[in-house]
Amino acid sequence: MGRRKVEIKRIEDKTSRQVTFCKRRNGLMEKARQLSILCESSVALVIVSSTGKLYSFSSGDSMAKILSRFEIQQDADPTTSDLAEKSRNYLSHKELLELVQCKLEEAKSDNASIDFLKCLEEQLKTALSITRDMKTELVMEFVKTLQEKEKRLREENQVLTSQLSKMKKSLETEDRRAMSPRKSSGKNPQETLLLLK
Amino acid sequence: MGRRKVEIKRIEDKTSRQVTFCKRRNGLMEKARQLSILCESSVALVIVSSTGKLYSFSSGDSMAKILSRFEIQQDADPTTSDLAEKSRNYLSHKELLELVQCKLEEAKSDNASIDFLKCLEEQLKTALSITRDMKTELVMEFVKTLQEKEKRLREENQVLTSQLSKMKKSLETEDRRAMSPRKSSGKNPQETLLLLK
DNA sequence: AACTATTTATAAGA
DNA sequence: TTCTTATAAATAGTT
Repeated sequence: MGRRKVEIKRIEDKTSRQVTFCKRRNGLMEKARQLSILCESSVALVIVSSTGKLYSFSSGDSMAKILSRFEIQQDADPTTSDLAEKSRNYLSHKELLELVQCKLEEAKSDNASIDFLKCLEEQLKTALSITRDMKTELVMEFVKTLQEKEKRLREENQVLTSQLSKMKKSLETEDRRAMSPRKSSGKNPQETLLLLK
Repeated sequence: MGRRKVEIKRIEDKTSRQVTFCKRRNGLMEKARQLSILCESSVALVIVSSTGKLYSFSSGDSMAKILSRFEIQQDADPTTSDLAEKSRNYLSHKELLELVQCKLEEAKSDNASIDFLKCLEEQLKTALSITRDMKTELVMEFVKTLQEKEKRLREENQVLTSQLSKMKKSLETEDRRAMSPRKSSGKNPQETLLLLK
């Protein structure tokens, strides 16, 4: 729809491409808006020019808000590997989910981004719950078991040690009294205990 | 562009709205495709009808592929709380990230969905790395420590037990030989060991 | 789902 | 750039 028919292939002339981009981008945005209103449907549209500039339309405007929030996030230095700093610069899982949830509540009419984000949210939630359920909780259970084991072993050890020291004491007393020779393991109890410190 | 000019407001007649939706949706998709080709830009478009049906276009087609995968995911019964089943029906964190990464590699020219997904990916990665770093790895370290402790305690215990049994044996031998009275803890070693089983 | 009268979008030119 | 205008394309209402 212009002075002549154009083939749908990359426009080689840079200026012409730029002009066409501007015109068609506006046209596309307007069409998206019209569709969402006329047919009460939800439309989310993201366009990035070849120069990297980002344009978006969404029938609510939660998409734009989320995108703008993400852009702010991206400004944070991505090269840092410091955990504390990362925690400050990025949303936590919980915050991310809450943000999405909040946008969902905020713009019930914006079904396109909702549907899209809902998928992501569900994925996140499920992935998280699975990770939590299968990893953290299992590991935590394992830790609990290990801690109980440790406690039992410590108690057992304490009893054994006290038993040994009492025996040793009683033997020494007897030794001094009777001076009788006795069988030995080659290591006396004192040595054994020192090795285990 | 029709028999008469239409006002941009919700079409009240359901049939007419349905027909217009279909026509304009196709038009919008085609326009999006053309823009992405003519101006080598990236376009991602998601449309959801009022009946909830989802349509999408993306200039690579990573978006569509991801969405279609999400749709398959959504078919899974969301009410199930069975972990094993969830694991089968949903992508793991790792798979989710790998899918996004893969799509990013696959369609370098598709900047719209890339930019959008990159934000999400970064959020996910960071959230994950924080969770992993702060929770799993710390817990894993803790488990390692506990396991080492357990090993040491077991070894110590074994040595103590063997030491005790040898002592007891030697004492009994002596008892039979000398018949001399000795101090006692009130519980003999045999009893103590049984209590700890 | 096809047709077609019209409107709308836009390519090229000013 | 922005405006103009000829023409292509989209689509509203009809069949």
